[in-house]
Amino acid sequence: MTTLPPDGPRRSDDTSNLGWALAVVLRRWQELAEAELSDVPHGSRGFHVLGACADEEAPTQAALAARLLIDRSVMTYLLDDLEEAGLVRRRVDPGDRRVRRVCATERGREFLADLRGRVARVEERVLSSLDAQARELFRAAAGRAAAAVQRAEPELDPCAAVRDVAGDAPGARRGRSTGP
Amino acid sequence: MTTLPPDGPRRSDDTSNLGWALAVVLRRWQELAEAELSDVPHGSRGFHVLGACADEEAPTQAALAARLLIDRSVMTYLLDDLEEAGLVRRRVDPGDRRVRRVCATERGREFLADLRGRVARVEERVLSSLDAQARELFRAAAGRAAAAVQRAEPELDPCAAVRDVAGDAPGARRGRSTGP
DNA sequence: CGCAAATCGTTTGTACAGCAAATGATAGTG
DNA sequence: CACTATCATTTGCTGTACAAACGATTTGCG
Repeated sequence: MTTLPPDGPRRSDDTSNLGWALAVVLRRWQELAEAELSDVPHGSRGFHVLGACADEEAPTQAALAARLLIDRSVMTYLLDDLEEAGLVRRRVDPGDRRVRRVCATERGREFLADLRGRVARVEERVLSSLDAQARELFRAAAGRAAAAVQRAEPELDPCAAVRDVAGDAPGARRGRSTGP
Repeated sequence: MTTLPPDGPRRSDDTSNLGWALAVVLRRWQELAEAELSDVPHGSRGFHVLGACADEEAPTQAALAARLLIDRSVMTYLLDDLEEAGLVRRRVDPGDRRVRRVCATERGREFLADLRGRVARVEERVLSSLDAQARELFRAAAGRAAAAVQRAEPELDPCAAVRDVAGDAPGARRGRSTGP
């Protein structure tokens, strides 16, 4: 009766479904990661922030926000909770007292080492369908693309001629402003 | 001007930053896609839904939600707006009058073809830092991983055994051993 | 047959994240 | 010293996720 067509991603050869694939994989990653990181103040976000604090040398909150693509206002209360949990510490930079530099506490570093083990297991599971070689290629490609995106983020590129269509849209989307 | 530290993903060899890389790339994709799809009712989500309606044979709303990992309640008003824009149409299935089957209208299909061109350009830009070979590898890996995730998802609705899992991939096993 | 359970879609309510704008503190500049 | 810029915080609004309740309908069991 209801013979459903073969289910899978029939458009895997199409060039316009990268966003879908990324969204699916990322959602799966988050789903598993949130379950595994339930004891971290803000789950996977808190994990990323903590990791950035431990790797970088006492980054400012703005640097953290730019690196993790998190809004500044979100970063504020995100750090509030991490600090309350004793994982990071905010200190006013004596050289520029406007900025707060965030560093991981000793306890935060120990905790982070544990968390990274859990997350590594999660990622193995997310990529379990890829053989070892494809897995590494995927990791490397994602890392390279992400690094390039971060480099391209600060100044939005010159090819912005297509942006900002006139408001004839039925979707009533808020137009993205071209900058600050 | 503050001298940025050697910025990139300094932990690219670490195994626990896949989530960060995926999040960054996906966010970039969405940022550009939303700008390009401002005339689609719900931006990139509307685009994905429309694409799924056009590819599949009149899927039910539940099937759409499962495929795109969108909540059912969200799918409702998402389809409301797509239908209001004349891109899709909901019809009660005469065989089971509980379900609504969604199909793309002719106008929806024409529109979709245009949108896919725009999205393809966006993706070229997102992956502009990768050479052609790495780009295709990344696409293929993401597609494979996403397909596997969808196959592993049915934990959400275990009763939906109606799907014929015609396994074209080796990892087509269900039944996840390690529970949450 | 008739009633209870299950399913699908919708509605409602809550919580959280993103975004923009305003505010306060501080630094740099003319 | 006055003026502007930057950083962090706060506030308000919007969109999404998630859970629960609901009506309509199908299915299953006595």
